[in-house]
Amino acid sequence: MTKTLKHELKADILLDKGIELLWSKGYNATSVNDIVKIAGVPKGSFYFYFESKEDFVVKAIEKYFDDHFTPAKEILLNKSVSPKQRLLNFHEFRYNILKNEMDCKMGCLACNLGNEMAEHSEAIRKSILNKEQFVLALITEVIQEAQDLGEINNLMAAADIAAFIEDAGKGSMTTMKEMNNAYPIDNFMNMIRNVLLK
Amino acid sequence: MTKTLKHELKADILLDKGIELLWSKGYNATSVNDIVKIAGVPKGSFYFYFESKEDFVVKAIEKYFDDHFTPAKEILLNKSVSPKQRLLNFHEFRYNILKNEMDCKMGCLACNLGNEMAEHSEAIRKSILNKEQFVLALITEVIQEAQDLGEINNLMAAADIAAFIEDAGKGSMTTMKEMNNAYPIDNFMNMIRNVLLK
DNA sequence: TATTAATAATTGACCAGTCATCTATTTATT
DNA sequence: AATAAATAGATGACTGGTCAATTATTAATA
Repeated sequence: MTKTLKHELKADILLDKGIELLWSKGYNATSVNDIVKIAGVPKGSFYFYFESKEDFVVKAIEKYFDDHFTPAKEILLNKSVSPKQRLLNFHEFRYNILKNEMDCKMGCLACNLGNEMAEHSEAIRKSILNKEQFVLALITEVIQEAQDLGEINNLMAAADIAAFIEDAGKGSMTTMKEMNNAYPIDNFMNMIRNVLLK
Repeated sequence: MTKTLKHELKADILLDKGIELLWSKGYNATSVNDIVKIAGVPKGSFYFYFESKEDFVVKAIEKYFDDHFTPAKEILLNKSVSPKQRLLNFHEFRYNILKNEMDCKMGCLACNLGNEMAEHSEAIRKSILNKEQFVLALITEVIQEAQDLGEINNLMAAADIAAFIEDAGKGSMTTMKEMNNAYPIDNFMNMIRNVLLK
């Protein structure tokens, strides 16, 4: 194993383990000590791999999107399915993960960190915004496609519908955490199915 | 000034100043030291007035709702206006505060703390949930009223519409903080005006 | 009513532990 | 031998929380 490979491997382990902690506990409740301990990496190494805790979190956000959005993206862009059905499958897929894999407790790493840190770290705010707007652009395109086909109505601009759906999903994740219960995302799915994507 | 009055006054100052800090910085980034310093109250007194930091935050959440929801509630329950118009005025009022008084940066204290702490403090989670469900019940009633009058459609249960609107509002606050920009709440207002409360 | 005893309120100094970060050193690679 | 990579351990500042000592208030007594 070459030096650089080993290097990137350790940085990746730190990121993977750090993402878990950040996701559940947020920025301020996750310490560098926690991260290196759970990753089995010497404490002193952390600042060899990353400039600072903030820098680490920016890279964690990027890895989070790359790892977690990719499978959902495949569903969204699967051209063998109609645009409207793709949108529904896409949301079904994402929100099933929240419900079943995560027991309604953790929400989305980016939303959590955005809520906690947007006002206090420009680097973190911008990295989240950047990734989210990339996602939003993809969804907007599919909504536009569905509108062009007459599958969903034309009353609102595709970009506004997409932004609203994403925001409503975010909020339902917050309430889901507060309730410890899937009602908010079930209600969300019903609303987009029966009202927004009509 | 009697002893008990002075007592409650100091506790109130701690709560008011603490709410400001918690609102902006969240639970873990707000220290007891920060709170007593800004309130001009001796450190030792904090634990005379409150059992713990967690207990303080629960009481801060209660005071936050009592102080901030009350004026909006008056608008919501003002029987001289039709139910649908009351709903629109109510949301207009709340989201103007976010935009104009708070520069799109702070969101809602309860949402912020819910996102950060729901998984880690049952006391905080329950106090937020309790207050939010009280608010939700009031909104639900007004939506029901509007449905009965035929002012808005009957396709969804009033409780589901109310929950969805509140969740969408929450999410738009998160994105507002991330974007540093009012677009998400403007888009939210348009959506409830043109789609949900039709 | 004046004095004392008992109780309650209030306080800053202090605790053990943790924080993010840095530096001096060791280990591995050319 | 020279250079770069990796790490152990230490740093000062800060954490939530405690507590013995002080002060203010009330109750009891003469």
